[in-house]
Amino acid sequence: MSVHPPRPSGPPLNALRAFEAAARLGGFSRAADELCVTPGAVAQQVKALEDWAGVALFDRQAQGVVLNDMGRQVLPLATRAFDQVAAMVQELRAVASPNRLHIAALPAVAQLWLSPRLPGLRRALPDLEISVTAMEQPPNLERDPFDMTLFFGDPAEGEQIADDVILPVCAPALAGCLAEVADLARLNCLSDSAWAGDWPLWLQQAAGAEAPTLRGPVFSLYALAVQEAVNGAGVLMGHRCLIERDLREGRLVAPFDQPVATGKALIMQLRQPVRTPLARLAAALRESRL
Amino acid sequence: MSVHPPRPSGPPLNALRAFEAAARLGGFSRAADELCVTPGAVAQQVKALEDWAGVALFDRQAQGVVLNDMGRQVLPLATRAFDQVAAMVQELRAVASPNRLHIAALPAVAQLWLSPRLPGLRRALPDLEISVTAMEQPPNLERDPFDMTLFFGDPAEGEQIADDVILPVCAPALAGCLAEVADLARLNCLSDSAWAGDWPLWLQQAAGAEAPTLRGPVFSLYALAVQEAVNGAGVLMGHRCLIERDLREGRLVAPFDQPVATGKALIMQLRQPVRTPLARLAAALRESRL
DNA sequence: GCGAAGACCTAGTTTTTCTAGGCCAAGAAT
DNA sequence: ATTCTTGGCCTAGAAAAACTAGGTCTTCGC
Repeated sequence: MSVHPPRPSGPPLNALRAFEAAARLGGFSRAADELCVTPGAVAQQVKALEDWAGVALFDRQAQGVVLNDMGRQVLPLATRAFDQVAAMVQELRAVASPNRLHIAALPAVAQLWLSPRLPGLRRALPDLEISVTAMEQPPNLERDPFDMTLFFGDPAEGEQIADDVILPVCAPALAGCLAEVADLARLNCLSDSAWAGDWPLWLQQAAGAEAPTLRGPVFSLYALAVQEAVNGAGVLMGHRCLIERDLREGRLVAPFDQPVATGKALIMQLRQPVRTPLARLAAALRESRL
Repeated sequence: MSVHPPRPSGPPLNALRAFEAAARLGGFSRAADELCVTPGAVAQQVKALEDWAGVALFDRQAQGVVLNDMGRQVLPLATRAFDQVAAMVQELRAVASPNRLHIAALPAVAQLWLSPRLPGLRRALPDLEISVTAMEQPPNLERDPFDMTLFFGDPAEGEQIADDVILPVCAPALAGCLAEVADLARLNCLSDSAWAGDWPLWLQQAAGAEAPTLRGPVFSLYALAVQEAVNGAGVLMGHRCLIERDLREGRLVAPFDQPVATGKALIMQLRQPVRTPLARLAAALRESRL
């Protein structure tokens, strides 16, 4: 009598994934966003799971859903489970094409720091196939298909590539108009929407309380702001590691010699385990100079 | 620019599951068995995964498939991942219906040890809904939907409920024919196909080298063999903890007073974490007497 | 009171998954 | 040596699952 009784099979995996995403992100719409489906699809999957379990996992409220007790108890395990699944997928990716490396970087870093180094990199590592994706938020290396991240953050979070120092810069033609900090009030002060705090921080550190009120265009892309500064459109709060070349080659100058450290740094993180191709890329980037 | 680039989505989860099962069990057919689908379905899922990764994970050979290097590298992560997924599902089950408990037991244990105790158990724990499934092999509590297992095994594997002691037993009417061990050769010696080693072990321990050759019917269900012994069909190698009541109530007697320990024991394992309902069931079983 | 968010429902469509049945290769058995 | 058995592959069609679309409802914030 070795009749293996047909095991009562578990719930559909996709329903579990939908639940996990919805619970972690706190809403069906956000989950739908992450999973690239419509919110209705997520609602259905979650409902299917709740039907399977015979119990509700979310409290439905008018302005969204919130996890109930049951849901709160399973969420940690669910997240661990899908972390593991994602780790397996990444491992599979890495094993299947070990020479294909994917870097995630802040748009500004991708365009201003990484992009100039890429040609040399590809020359030094011709056998590696390097892709770059720009994004605002650092991805989770355990989950997302990236091998390396380059973002600004706390120096403790990873390997520090450069410290983050800011200082006003502008086209050489404009430098003459800037004798002292107060002159800034008479010029356009370019800024990046993601780094809105840069000007106030610098003014506070460099000029003390006597900070002039500033005005000027706001860009959503730092590289664009840099280009505008080169074009003479105004004074930009420059992040030194991103405009090294423009400074060295004279397209930009720093009218005030008062750099201010932001306390952050350009951080590199590597996907674990680090295999040879990734280690080579990381080494090449560490040593890269412009 | 907060355009989250549509993440390159991973492979279908079901394909990963098919791969994991096939790799762990070493064959598409066995995986199909476990997943309750046809082997063709598993083959397709695995192929889909290999296509996604762009690389083969199995070597196809005429007498089956074997993992190749790539597959071997991802299998550990895959197994961990699906262990976690299963753990989450079990947690969900347990949280959703905490009073529904499912015991997995060896068929002999289910029928001869557990079954007589169940009425008392249900009386003592009326709020618990106790199910029992008989199976030959202990299930993996991390993966399969059981809360408790009752199997014979090494005492170190779990909590020992009873030690496993064997001794020949028969109907009282037959006992007169058995004055010494050698008399066994003249009677039917009932045995269970899953415990073929019992007679040889006992003979060796109890009778030394002078073990007579035995003959008799073989049963695939131990409870059936016990019933036949009660009916006077022959001498059965009895596991004491399974036939306590028959001995006490005189339906069976032990003609030789030479019990032999098999070195195994009746072992109880509990699914972690142990919640109140399961703890109550375990306590009730520990204290249960016939 | 009105618009925006967020979720639900249902019907219908699209995609995925599964089965069935035939085929093939290589060991094992006769 | 021939036949049988095992285990996998393939394809077409069927079945099941998942998704979308569009309409509705409720509550919050203005």
